[in-house]
Amino acid sequence: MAARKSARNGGRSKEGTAAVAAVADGPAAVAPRREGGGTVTLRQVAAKVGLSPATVSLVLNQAPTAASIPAETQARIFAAARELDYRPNYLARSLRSRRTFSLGVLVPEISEPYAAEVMSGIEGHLLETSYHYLVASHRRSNVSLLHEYLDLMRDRAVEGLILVASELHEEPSLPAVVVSGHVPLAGVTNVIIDHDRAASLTLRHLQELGHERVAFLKGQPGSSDTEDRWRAYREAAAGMGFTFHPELTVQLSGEPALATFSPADGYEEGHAFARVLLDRGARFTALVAFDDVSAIGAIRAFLDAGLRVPEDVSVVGFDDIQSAAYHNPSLTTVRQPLREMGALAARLLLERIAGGETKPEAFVTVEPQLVVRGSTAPARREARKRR
Amino acid sequence: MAARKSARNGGRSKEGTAAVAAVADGPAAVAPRREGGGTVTLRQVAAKVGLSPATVSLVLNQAPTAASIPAETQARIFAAARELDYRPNYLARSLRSRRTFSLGVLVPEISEPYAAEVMSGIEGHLLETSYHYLVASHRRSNVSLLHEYLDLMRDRAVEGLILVASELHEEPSLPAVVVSGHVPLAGVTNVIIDHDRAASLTLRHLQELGHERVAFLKGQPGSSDTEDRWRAYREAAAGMGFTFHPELTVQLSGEPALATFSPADGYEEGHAFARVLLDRGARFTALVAFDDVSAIGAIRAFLDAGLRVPEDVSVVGFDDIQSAAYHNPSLTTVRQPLREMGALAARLLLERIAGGETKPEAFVTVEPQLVVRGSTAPARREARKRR
DNA sequence: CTACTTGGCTAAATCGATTAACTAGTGATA
DNA sequence: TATCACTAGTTAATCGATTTAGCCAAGTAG
Repeated sequence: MAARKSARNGGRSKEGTAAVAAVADGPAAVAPRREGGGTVTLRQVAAKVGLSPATVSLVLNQAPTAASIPAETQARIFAAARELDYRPNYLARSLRSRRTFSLGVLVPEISEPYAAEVMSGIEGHLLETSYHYLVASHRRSNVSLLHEYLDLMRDRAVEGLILVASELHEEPSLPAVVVSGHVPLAGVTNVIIDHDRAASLTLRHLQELGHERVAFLKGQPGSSDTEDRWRAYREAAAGMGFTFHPELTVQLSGEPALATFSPADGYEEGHAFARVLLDRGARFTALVAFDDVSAIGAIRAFLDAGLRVPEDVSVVGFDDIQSAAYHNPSLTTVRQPLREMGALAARLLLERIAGGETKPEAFVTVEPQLVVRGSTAPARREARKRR
Repeated sequence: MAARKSARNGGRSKEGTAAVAAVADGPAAVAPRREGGGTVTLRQVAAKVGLSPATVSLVLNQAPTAASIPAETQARIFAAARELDYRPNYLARSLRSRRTFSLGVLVPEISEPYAAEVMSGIEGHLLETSYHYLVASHRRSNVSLLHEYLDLMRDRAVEGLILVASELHEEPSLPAVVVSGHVPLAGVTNVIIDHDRAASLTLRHLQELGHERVAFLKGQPGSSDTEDRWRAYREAAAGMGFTFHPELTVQLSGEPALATFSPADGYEEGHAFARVLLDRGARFTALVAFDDVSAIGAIRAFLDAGLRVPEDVSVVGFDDIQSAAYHNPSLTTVRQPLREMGALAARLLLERIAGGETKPEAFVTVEPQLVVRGSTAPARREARKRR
């Protein structure tokens, strides 16, 4: 019951659904399952109490005007609404009041662990509000498809947008928050982690383990984190005396393998690009992958090639997805608090929607954390590559 | 462009959005970004062409009545709509026509790979229709929360429901499809895999490898597949001469560990319950887990206990989630075509919504497939447990 | 005694579409 | 010539709420 209450009006009780939520509450026994055909309308509730629909609406919504209505009448109204199991028509209500209590969430692909965890965070926050959300995956196709979806969401009258790991290049027509976005746009808040800190944590760890030749897997061009993370690693590497060998870097889906457009790509890509590295005959003792998924794919490639992880090659991921700790070897990775970032994005967006004209922060930064597990170990003196 | 077209009217072009979609098409250059304040309404389009809103609506929707309107007039209307970048108000339209083109999807937890893949399949199918969907995770809390969400979805005027791995015990007020559901209810279609076949494939594989003492991890009580899968394994085991030792079976979240209510539970639970097995001192050479996630958690427990997988213990999962192939050892598992099941569920549901009164199948079955990978191997003669 | 407030409520416009029923004109048919 | 069918639309009701403006009665200040 407690959960039910908070799910309906938590935090925004001023917003008008409060009273109606209260009506809908109560033991199911009292509220008869709507049986014969039609749904119950406001008009019917009004008829039952012998008042006008206007009055009933004002009371159920606890409108300021309703203050002058005696408590006894209000009670009668609430009682009638409950008895009939009145549930306001969402469409009619939204049409008139221009509030839909829904958000649009755009992700690259809903089945990727990264997106799924962020969405879980978003959901966790929305649970305490009366908001719902629509989802769409743009599948990293092209920019116009993303805009297409933005339009579709707007058509559905969402009040705000959360983009996950998706680059926005044009100011959207609605309040928006971008998780892992890096483009400053008016009206857009970006929730990002401190990539410089992430890079220095990672590289210091590898340096302490004695690694000198470190390979890098750069992210997909479509991913909004790709460039900033890349810049951060390059700068940190330079600052710490690592040489950034071109032959030791590979970009995910540069041009090839773009044909394989299955959503399962992440692991496969990591695998394929680790193979590229191996085929080049590049010498390295550690790999810094773009994310956990590609790290896991790369590890498979190394193992298949007869290399041991971490004895022959250390691997560092990024994200700390749920399975990272359970992989074997367990993955050393930079933890992004994905769930928290999702919740934060949702909170910021709702604040903006509620708050009106306050100019939003362009960037909100959260801290990364290096989680050292089993995929990193001291560098071998001489990185001998078998096969 | 092609994607856009199909995303709008694919397959259901009779449904009324077709013409409007066509209007919304066309180069962005032609359609000026809606600048000053208000949105464009039907009335404004009508004013521009000097006709009544009714006519414009009829034409844009390609209503049968519009057949009598000359092509030239229709062209003028379309042109005006495009020029103004007219986009019909979703709420008004839905309120009147009682069609919302949205579905509700209920999952246990959106971040679980199982749910995420099914949703990806649902999405893939909906992409070719004009439907969108709302999601909610009931987090396996209690039955009433699930009903609460069903009501919430109905309030939002979804036209149908897809429940994923969630048990429905009461006939819902809307058309519904349950993925992995096992309760036959009027108006509900269940999409399931053939668990008997899954069980016999699994056990035959283990038998061929010489395993005799096989442990089983039963699923969570909240999961809709739990009982049927369990029954199938028991029956298959009996039929094949396996003895089903009570001490070799553990149920996920029986009573303990229910306190740990984090969504990350899956792996942890598998881990915890493999520990239970080990602590019992039970002798076994193979473990059949409820799903891949618990299998992976269990493998971690075995490795931590100094057992080797598959040399000392073979492990079989269920589902074949994306990461299963990339785990180390790669996971032998029963593949459920999750994406296809999601797409199938979406298709069946839309057919029912479109088809009206055709009584739906109670069950639609898809075939499992045993995917043999690295986590199973011949049984050791004497399963010696270290530690 | 008038004017003004306050309490308790209602009428009616409105949100932006859809759609059944109807009109008015024209040509063909019986 | 009356009837019918067709063309090319229009009118107006409706979906189910929200919300502004205002009505009437009772009380109160001046």
